[in-house]
Amino acid sequence: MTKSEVDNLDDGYRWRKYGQKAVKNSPYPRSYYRCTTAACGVKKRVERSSDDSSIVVTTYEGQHIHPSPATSRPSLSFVNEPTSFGAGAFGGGSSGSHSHSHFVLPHASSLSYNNTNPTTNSTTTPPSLGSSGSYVNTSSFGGFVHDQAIIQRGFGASHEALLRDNGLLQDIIQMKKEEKDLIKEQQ
DNA sequence: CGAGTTTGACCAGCGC
DNA sequence: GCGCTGGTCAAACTCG
Repeated sequence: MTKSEVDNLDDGYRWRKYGQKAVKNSPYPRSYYRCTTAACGVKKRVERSSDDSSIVVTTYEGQHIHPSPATSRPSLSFVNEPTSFGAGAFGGGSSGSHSHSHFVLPHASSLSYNNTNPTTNSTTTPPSLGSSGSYVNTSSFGGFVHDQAIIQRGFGASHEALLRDNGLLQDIIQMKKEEKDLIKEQQ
């Protein structure tokens, strides 16, 4: 669950869109993407939240069996940290890709979100990271979880972490805050 | 010219 | 069986 103006979030991997469908109960279409790397069957679905059109809900399915192409990009070389690639629950080096235009909403980690039953997937497939089983989980990115912690801290008591961590991020959060204040006033 | 996007058609699962 | 819905296919198209 990320807040972004664009649907196609750069998560460090290259995706090929293979379909788009209008979804029931949502005015926004859902887009279907596949990883362009041969033999990597990772898919993702991208849709906008019907509640808040600025929120993009991305659902990943499967695990990347290759390093992120972003690691070859000098501008994104920070992605090539052994910990970020190795520690990602799945998706490999997905961390770092969320540093510019989008971020995990502060409440995302406290919600069960759309993961109706994550453990079901875990039980049907071997839990080891090396398994080829597919499972759906949108909140277990190593990097995302990291940022969630930062954002939650920032919202809870101190904004310093945000200021230090990401200027644009802070701008967006500030915008959101002002937006909420405005809504409050109108009410 | 290759890679990626668009979009209508097709298919499978599900509820009635 | 039928209709609805979500997911995928594939031809046409765009873009660099």
